[in-house]
Amino acid sequence: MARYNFSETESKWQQAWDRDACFKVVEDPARPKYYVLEMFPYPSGRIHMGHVRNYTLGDLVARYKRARGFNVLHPMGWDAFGLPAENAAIENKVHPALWTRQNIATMRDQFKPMGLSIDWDREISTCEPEYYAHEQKMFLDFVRAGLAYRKESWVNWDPMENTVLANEQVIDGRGWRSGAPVERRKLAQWFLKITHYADDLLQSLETLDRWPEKVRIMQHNWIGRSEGARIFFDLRGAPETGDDGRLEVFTTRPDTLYGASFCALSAQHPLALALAEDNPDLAAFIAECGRMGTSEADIESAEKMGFDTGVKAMHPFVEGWELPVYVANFVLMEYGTGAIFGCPAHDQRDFDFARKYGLAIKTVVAPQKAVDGGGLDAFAADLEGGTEAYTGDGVAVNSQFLDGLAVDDAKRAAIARLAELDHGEGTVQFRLRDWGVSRQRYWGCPIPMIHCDACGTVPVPDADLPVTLPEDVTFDAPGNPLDRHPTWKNVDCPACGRPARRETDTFDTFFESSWYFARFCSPHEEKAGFDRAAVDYWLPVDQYIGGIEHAVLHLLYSRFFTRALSDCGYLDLKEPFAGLFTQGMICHETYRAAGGQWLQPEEVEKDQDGNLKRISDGTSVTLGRSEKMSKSKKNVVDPSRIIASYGADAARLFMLSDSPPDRDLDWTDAGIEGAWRYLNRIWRMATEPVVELPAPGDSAPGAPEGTALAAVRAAHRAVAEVTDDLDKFRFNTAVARIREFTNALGEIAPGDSGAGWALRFGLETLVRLVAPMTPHIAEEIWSRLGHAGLLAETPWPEADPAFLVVDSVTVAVQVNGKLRGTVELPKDCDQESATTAALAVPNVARTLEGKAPRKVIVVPNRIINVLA
RNA sequence: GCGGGCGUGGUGGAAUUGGUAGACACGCAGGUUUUAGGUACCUGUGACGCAAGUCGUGGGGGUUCAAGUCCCUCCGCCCGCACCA
Repeated sequence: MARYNFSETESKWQQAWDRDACFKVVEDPARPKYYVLEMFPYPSGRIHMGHVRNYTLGDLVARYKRARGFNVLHPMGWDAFGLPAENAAIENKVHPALWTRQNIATMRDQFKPMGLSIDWDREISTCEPEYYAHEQKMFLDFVRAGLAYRKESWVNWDPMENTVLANEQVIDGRGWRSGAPVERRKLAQWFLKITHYADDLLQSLETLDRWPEKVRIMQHNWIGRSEGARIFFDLRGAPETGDDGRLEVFTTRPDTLYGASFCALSAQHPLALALAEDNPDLAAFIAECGRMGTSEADIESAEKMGFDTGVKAMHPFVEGWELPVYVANFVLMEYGTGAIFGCPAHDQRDFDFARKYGLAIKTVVAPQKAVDGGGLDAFAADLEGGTEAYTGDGVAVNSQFLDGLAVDDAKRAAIARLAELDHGEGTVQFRLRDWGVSRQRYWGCPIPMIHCDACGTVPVPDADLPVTLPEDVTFDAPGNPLDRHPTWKNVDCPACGRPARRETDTFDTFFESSWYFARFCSPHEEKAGFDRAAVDYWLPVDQYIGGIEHAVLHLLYSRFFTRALSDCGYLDLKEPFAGLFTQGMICHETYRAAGGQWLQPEEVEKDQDGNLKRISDGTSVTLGRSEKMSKSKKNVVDPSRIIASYGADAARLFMLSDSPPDRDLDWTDAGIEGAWRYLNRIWRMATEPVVELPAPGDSAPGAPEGTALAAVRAAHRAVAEVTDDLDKFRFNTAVARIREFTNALGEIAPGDSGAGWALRFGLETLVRLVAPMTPHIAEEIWSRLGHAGLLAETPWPEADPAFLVVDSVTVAVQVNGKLRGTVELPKDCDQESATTAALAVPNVARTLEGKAPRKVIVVPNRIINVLA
C-alpha cells in the first residue's frame, strides 16, 4: 500500500461534504442549536497561522457539536472595510474595492483546502451595500432613541495629508506617512452613547461565566466605575467663563476635604484656557503640557509640574479658607471634570506636587490603631515629614465634624454636608467614554446624514437608504475623496429641498463587527439586517473564538450594540456571546544574519554540527528567542505552503497537539513532521491491518481476550476521556489520549481471541474520535472500513461503562512518605487486606527492619502510607 | 505604579479533591528491518550513583502522614491599563 495521499483524499472529501451539503443549516426548533463563531478575518490578502489556529479550534468545536446531535451554525465572512485598503490604493494605485474583493477571493481559496465545516452559503462581506445598508438604518434608529449624538471633539490632524490620524498613526508627534507635525483639531463627530449602559455592561460581566476571567477583568477595568462626589468650589479672582463661576471637581475622597491644600486644573480645562488668554507665562506652560502629551511622556511622567494661576478656590466647609488654584500636568481633561482638589497627605501625586511647591501636608486620616494607642501625633509627624502618602483605611482626624468616622462613613457624611450647603453631591464616575464612530475616511460605511444650511443636520429618509459608497473616486489628492466627489456629496435637503451636503465621514469599522454575528443568522434578508425569528433561534453565539487583542473594544462594542438594538426593538438579548475562548498566538524562532538583518525560516538551515547557516552563502546565523510571528521579524510560516506539503489534517493536528489552545504555540518543523507521521501510522494500521478484519457490523465473536480485550477497554476509556477533554477545551490532552489509545491498538496480538473484531472496533472508534481534528483522513478510513455513509454525519461514539470499570488497581506504598513499592489490589478492597498486602511488599518490610508500624494510612485505590 | 498570568526533564507539555511527579509527544542514544536516504519497528532516556539509594516542579520558610497543588516570603519572565483624582 502506498503512502497516504493527502492531497487526493482531502479534496475528495471536501467535494463529498459539499455535494451532500453537510454543513448547510436551517432553523430547526426540534433540535438544540449551537452557534460556533470565530472572529471574522480582515481580508489583508493572505491567511496566516493565527487564522489556521483560530479556524481549526472553531471547526473542531463545530464538528464535535454536530456529532453530538446539535444543529450547528458555523458561518464565515469578511471584515472588509478598513484603512489598509486605502493605503493600498494610495501606494499601489488599486481601488480599495478591487483590492478588498481580490483579497477575499484569494483568502477564500486558501481557507477552502482546510476542510472547514462552514456553511459557505452564509458568507458575508461588510463592504457590500447588502450588508452596510442595514447598519445605516440601525444608526438612524439609535439617533431617534437618543443613543447616538453629535458633538465637537479633538482629533489628530495631519495637515499634509488633510486627514485624521488614529493614535497609533501618530509617531513622536508626527504623522506616520507624511512626517508632518500633528495638530490637535476640534471636529464635530458622531458618538454612540455606550456610557448609557455603563453600569449594566459592568454588572452583566458577572453573568458571563463562560468567558475567561482575564477578559472580564480587563472590561471591568476599562469601564472603571468609581464612586465619589462632585464638589463645587466658589472662586475668587477668576474671569467669567460662562458657567456659574464655580469650579467643579470630582473626587473619590470627599472624606479628606479638611486635608485639602490646593486645586489643580488640566491644561485643557476651559478655565485654564481662559486664564491663559492674558497670561503669556501660563499659555507657555499649557503649550508645554500639550507637547509632553504625545512624545516624551514616559520620561517626564515622574516629574509633577504646576503653574499657580493666582485664582483662589474657597473651601466648601470652612469660611475664609482659600486654596490656590494651579494648572497641573498630571490632571487629565478626559477624566472626571478635568479638575481636582489636592489632599497631599492621602494621595501620592498630590503629595509629590505639594513637596515640590511647598504646599501644606495635613494628616486627616489615620489608622484606628494609631488613634487608639495615642500615637496619632507620631503617625502624623512621620507622614508629613516623609515621602509617602497614606492611602490606607482608617478614621478621620483633624476634620471637625468628620472626626472619628471610618473612611466610608466619613465619605457619606461629607457628601451629605456638601449637598446641604449646595456645594456638591454624591456621584458615580466612569472611565468609559462614549464611542466616537466618525472616521474621515473613504473606505467605510457612509454615515446617512445630510447637512443643510437652513435645517441643520438632517437624517437621510428611510426611503432613500442605503447611501451607497460611490466607487468612482481617485486617490491622487490628499484627503477624503468623498469630500471632493462632485455629484455624491451635493444633494438636496430632504427637509426643505434646498441644496445641501452629505456627511462625508464614514463609520468606524468596529461598527460592522458589532452586529455581524446577528447577520449570519439570516444573511440574505433584504428588508432588514436580520430576520427576527432567525436571531431568536440562533443567538446568542454559544462559542465565540478569537484573539485576546479584542478583549476590550470589539467585545464591549458588540455587547453595547446588542443592548442598543434590543432597546430599539430589533432583538431581545443583552449578551451576544454566551461563551468566549481566547486563543494564544503562534510563535516561531527568529533568525538574524551576520549583518543583523532578520532572516526567514526558509533562508536558514542546520549543518551537521547543528549550527545554523544561511543557505545562500553559508554564513552563520544567530538564533533568537521564539516570538510572535510577524512580518517585521520575518519569522512567519505560510499556511498554504504547509498545507500543500503536509495537508490540512497534519496542520490541524499540530495546531491542537501539545500546547493548550489558550497559550502561545511554538511552530516547529519537528511538530508538523510528528503530526504527519502520526497520520501515516493510523493509515497503515487501517489499510494494512495486522489481523484480518471482520465485515462491518459483525457482532463480537465471544469475549475478546488479552491484548484484544485491552484494546477494547482502551477504546471505551478513550471515548470517555476525549469527550470530557473536548467539553473542557483541553484539546492537547485529548490528542494525547487518542495517541495513547492508538498505542493500545498497535499492541493487538493477531493470535489473541477476538483480535480482528477488536481492531475493527478500535479503528472505527479511533476515526470517530479524530474526525473533528483531522476530518479528511478519518473520513477516508471510515469509508475503507466499509461504511457507505459519511463520517461527518455519524454520531459521536459512546463509552460502555462496563468496559470502564477495572477490577484491580496498582496502589503505591510509602514508608514515612517515601515511595517503597507498589501493590496490586482488588478495586475498593478493605483497609485490613490493603494494609496486610502493603506490609508484605519486600522493600517495605525491609525498610521497617522488623519494627511494627506506628500507623497505616490507607487512601482507597490510591496510596498506602506506613508510618514507622 | 496598578491589575492579570506564568515559572515542572535537553524541548512542548501531563498530573481529579493535596495521594506513585514527568502522561502524550519532540529530541537524543543503542538495536532490528529496509533503503541511496530522511521511512518503519524495538529498547532506553529527570539528575547523581556500580548499586542499595539520595536528590528533584524558580529560591527560602511553613501547614500535613503526604505539597507541583494549600499558606507566607523573595526572585525572574510575559501580557493588559497607566498621572483615573
